[in-house]
Amino acid sequence: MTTSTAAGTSISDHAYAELSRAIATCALPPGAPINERAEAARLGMSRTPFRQALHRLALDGLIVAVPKRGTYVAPLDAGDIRDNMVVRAALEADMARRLVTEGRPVDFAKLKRCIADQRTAARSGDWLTFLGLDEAFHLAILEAAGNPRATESARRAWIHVNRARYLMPMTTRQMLDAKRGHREILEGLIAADPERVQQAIARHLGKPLARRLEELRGRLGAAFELIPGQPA
Amino acid sequence: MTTSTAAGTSISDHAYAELSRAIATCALPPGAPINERAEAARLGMSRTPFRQALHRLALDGLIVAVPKRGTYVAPLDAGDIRDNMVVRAALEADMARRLVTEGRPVDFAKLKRCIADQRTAARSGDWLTFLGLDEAFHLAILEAAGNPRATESARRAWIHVNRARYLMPMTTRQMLDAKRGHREILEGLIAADPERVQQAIARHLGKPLARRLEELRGRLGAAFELIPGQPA
DNA sequence: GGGCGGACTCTGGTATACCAGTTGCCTCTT
DNA sequence: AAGAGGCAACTGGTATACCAGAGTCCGCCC
Repeated sequence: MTTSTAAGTSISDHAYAELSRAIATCALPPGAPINERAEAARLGMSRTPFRQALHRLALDGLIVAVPKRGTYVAPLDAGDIRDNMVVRAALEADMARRLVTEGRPVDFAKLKRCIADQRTAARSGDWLTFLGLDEAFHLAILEAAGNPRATESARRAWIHVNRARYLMPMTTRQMLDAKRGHREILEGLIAADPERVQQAIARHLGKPLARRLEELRGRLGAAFELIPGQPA
Repeated sequence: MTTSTAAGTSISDHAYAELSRAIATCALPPGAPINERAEAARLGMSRTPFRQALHRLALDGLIVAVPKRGTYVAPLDAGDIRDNMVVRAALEADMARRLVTEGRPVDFAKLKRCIADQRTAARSGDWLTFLGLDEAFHLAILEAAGNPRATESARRAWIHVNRARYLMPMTTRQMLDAKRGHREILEGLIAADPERVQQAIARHLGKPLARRLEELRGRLGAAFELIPGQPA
């Protein structure tokens, strides 16, 4: 989740990074209220730069600001999550395909190591670590493609999906399934077979998560509800 | 270019819409300075909401704010434009494919009418009108796919490409070529052939523009330069 | 005792004041 | 007359003050 912000690190970027991470990992769960004045003071800044960060988060769809009422972490929306999954899958599949057709260099060792670590995390049931390694694996592929715009768009889309994942512990079996998906992608990259890579990513990012989303919806209905008092 | 902003129309949205359109159509050409105080006053608002709009434009990569120096319309960057073209093509191709595989309804008559209008514009050499009709055609396909997130991501990416196009008059031949590309896409949609649609879009959005980009770079080198005084 | 009304408090949105660099022009010097 | 130094007027970034509407809670009235 390390945002690759441009060089210019203004003071509001700090707030954005902090809040973005907290929301993505559900440290700030969906629906949680955010008090502008209090949070800005806690971060040692004025409302102005803090509000810039909030504005950016609102554009990302991660928070909802209701005038005269309050600002809240955006509730989960199954349809929106699905849409974002589609965006992410389309971008990453295309990037990976180009990665191969354009013959860009890939750090295979790094990817292999990442998968090995995932195996360890899966066996020990450490799903939080696994999620981090999963992100790292996909991010490595995106960055290898050398298209910062695509990476940024994919990241933006993926935050919404991730939020749901952090609310939904993975079983060892699910982790091992995901790891296998990664291995298939890696093998496609090593074989330098564009179609195979594209298919592998589409498979990996497509159905499994869609199924688990329905499961989550059943288990965590509350997180899908809107801000109290807001119309449907 | 009608941004599908959410219901909440705050005062800063007006500034964003106005500036976004001006920059996209190069009414504000690359490198043009933007005076916060003066522009905010002209639009009848304070600096605060105007700066919100500027911040958003900066995130879109359409402007560059240099502390203590000034704010400028972002210069063109051939590499960035290419990256954005790739993003747009990947998203639109995938959306169009899903449009077919998911059997979503498409307003064929509207698309046909759009192409007919493009033919008229092309014959009369009215390339500005043609560009508008071109946008409308692609937007109609994206919106038919029913994935607002993808539409928004594609729009964001496309703005950068469009900016270059508005600096580069199209010849009648180029317009007719583009129109033919649209017809091929439409025929793929009517035939409900996902692969054909995907290929048609990839062809249409891929090479022709890349070639013209090199041409533009030669003709309008100045627009590719950075803000005066900024390091390379 | 239950229902209703008004005032108080809190919110996000907006306007304004302040700050510290940067730039360019103007003056003074050689 | 040419160059260097400094001052003044801008800039974007930040902090603060103000606004109007929504919620809430306490007290009054029926």
